[in-house]
Amino acid sequence: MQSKPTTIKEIARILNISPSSVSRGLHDHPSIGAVTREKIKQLAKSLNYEPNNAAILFQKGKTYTIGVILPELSEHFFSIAISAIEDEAIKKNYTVIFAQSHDNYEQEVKLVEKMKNQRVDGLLVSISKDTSKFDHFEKLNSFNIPVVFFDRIPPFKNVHYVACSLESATIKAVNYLLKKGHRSIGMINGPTTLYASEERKDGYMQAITFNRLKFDPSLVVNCDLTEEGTIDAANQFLNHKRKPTAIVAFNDYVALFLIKYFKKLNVINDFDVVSYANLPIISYLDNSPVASVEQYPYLQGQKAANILLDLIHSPNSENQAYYNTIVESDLIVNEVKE
Amino acid sequence: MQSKPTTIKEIARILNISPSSVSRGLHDHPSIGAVTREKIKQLAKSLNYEPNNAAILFQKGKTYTIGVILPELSEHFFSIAISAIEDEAIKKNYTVIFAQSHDNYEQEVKLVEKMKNQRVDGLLVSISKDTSKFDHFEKLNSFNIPVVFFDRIPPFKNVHYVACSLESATIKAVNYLLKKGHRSIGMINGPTTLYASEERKDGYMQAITFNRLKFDPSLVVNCDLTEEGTIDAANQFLNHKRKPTAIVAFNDYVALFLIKYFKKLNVINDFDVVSYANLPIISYLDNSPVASVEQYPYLQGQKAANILLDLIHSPNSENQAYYNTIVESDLIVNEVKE
DNA sequence: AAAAACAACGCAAACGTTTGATTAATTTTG
DNA sequence: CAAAATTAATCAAACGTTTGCGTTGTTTTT
Repeated sequence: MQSKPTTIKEIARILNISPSSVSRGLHDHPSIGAVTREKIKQLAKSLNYEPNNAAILFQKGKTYTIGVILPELSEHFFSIAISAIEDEAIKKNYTVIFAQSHDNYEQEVKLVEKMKNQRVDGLLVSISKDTSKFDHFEKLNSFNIPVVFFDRIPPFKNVHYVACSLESATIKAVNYLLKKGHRSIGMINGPTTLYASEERKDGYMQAITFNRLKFDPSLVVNCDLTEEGTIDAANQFLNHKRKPTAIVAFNDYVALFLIKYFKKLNVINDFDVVSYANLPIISYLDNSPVASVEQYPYLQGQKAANILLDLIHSPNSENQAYYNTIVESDLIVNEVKE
Repeated sequence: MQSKPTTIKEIARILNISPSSVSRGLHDHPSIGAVTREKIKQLAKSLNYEPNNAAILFQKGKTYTIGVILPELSEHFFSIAISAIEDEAIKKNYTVIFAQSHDNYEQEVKLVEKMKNQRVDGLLVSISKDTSKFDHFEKLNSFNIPVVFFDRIPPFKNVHYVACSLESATIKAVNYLLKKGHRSIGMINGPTTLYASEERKDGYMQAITFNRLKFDPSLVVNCDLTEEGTIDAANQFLNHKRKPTAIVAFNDYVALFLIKYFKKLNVINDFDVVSYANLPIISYLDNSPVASVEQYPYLQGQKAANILLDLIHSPNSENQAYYNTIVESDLIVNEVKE
């Protein structure tokens, strides 16, 4: 049995009043008498009336939808972040639609376009690895669609963003290793194209020089973040004239490859590894990193979502002020397991 | 500068033709002359015309949107599955909206309602842990919104679903352990309310009896899947008169708790653990499960999405036939690490 | 040369809801 | 008691697009 959803019109017809009165009645508009209002509400309830969202959205030109574009939903960090975003959105009665760029610039451009066509009220974006142009986002300005970047953000300030300061996190990490007595610390960094690589390197250098040590560029090696790349980097350290005793890995995946390789070579005990958290259970490893930089994906998602909702609700004045929110990351030292 | 998006009307006005012609021109309708068509397309392009989706959706009563309701997006299994769903949806030009039940029945009911109001063209659902009534889904029938369940499915056949046969997977797992020489095998099962628990138990029993062994009910203990519950279960095994030498854990989380506990007690080497895969890197653990039941979340998501899209496109005839798709799960034996 | 077919386009309604302007009925005020 | 104010409801337009049907004017068929 094919039931057509009840409409305002139908309620109006049955009650012999106009659709506008029904609409106003349902919205507690003052110009509708109490008796009529109640009759309307009762009938609406008994007929299981549900507003036709598509019609409302169309009428209002608002969709109560926020779009999320991120590189890979299956990455733990992003799955947590978007989970937070959805939690926040639903509180304010917004719906979340999302799409994955799969770290592809062209795909990202297409998705931004698609989101715009879908008339999202705002956009949350974590940019793809090979995004270096940002016109596709700037276009959204003229359509008054606010954008908030999170985690993977563009390298300039005149946008809204939420991110961790990887620089300060790296300082903490290196300081920790220095305090543990390490004097030669290696870093497996990402590709130079990544802003995140720059931040890590800066943090590394600052911590080293602040502690009046000499910065040795050959101890910071760039890596494509694959298992092979990691092994190459590891070999450079193993053959280094000042063989490091501790290593800062770009992320948990790199750390995993590294630990695996070191275990194979049976040199795992010669190194303390510090990493940036991606994998929820890495601390369960037997030779897990001694410390981990926690980037609080849930918090980042939450803040980004709230900022976006703020922007959506704020009068579309010239927002000269950009939200540049930094979520402090913490160095989580792995307790020794009993 | 606030640009209002270009509309068909505007194009029509400029070209001095009717909106309907513009619409038809843009859609390559045969009754529009080639010259006019090209003029329309050119102007549309130069004005950056983008169809107003909200209007189209409203007009057509279709949203080209599929809804996904799942318990926890941050769970690895689901993040992979929804990632697959999005990948399939975007191929067919559908958009995905999603929401999390957080394993709460009431929330799930609300979300189904919300999705219906959003007029999704179809729904993909993995049901919450404490869902035992299914009226909220049946209601969708009368609105002609097809539903495909995946992974966590209702315990009856007259719905569309995609799932793994945990029963056959469990048989494989227990057989593997039996072949390895184990004669007393414990199982940490989930709550009895879960269909998945029943399946595991059935598989366990079948494998045991097929191998002409006696089924000992006290070797299958139910557990609330928390760390404490797991420890309780472990203790039951440790004190068992026929102390098992192998254990089938309900999932990787349980396996993790179990291994942690066994390591603490220094009895880890007395047990072979088999688990059901949730955690991507569990095999990197030093005392990782000897084998893992892989449930292919990507494949499940993919199949579920395609079935749903099929149903959406199929004439809304009486679909007497229900898709009951079983994705064969495999027992992945962890290679010995060099 | 009339009838039929066709090509190219316009007209207008429809989808469901909201909202500013308007009207009619009732009540309050000086 | 007439004028003003209040209350309760209606009217009609609007949002952008699609689509069945009707209307031209031109070409083809008999």
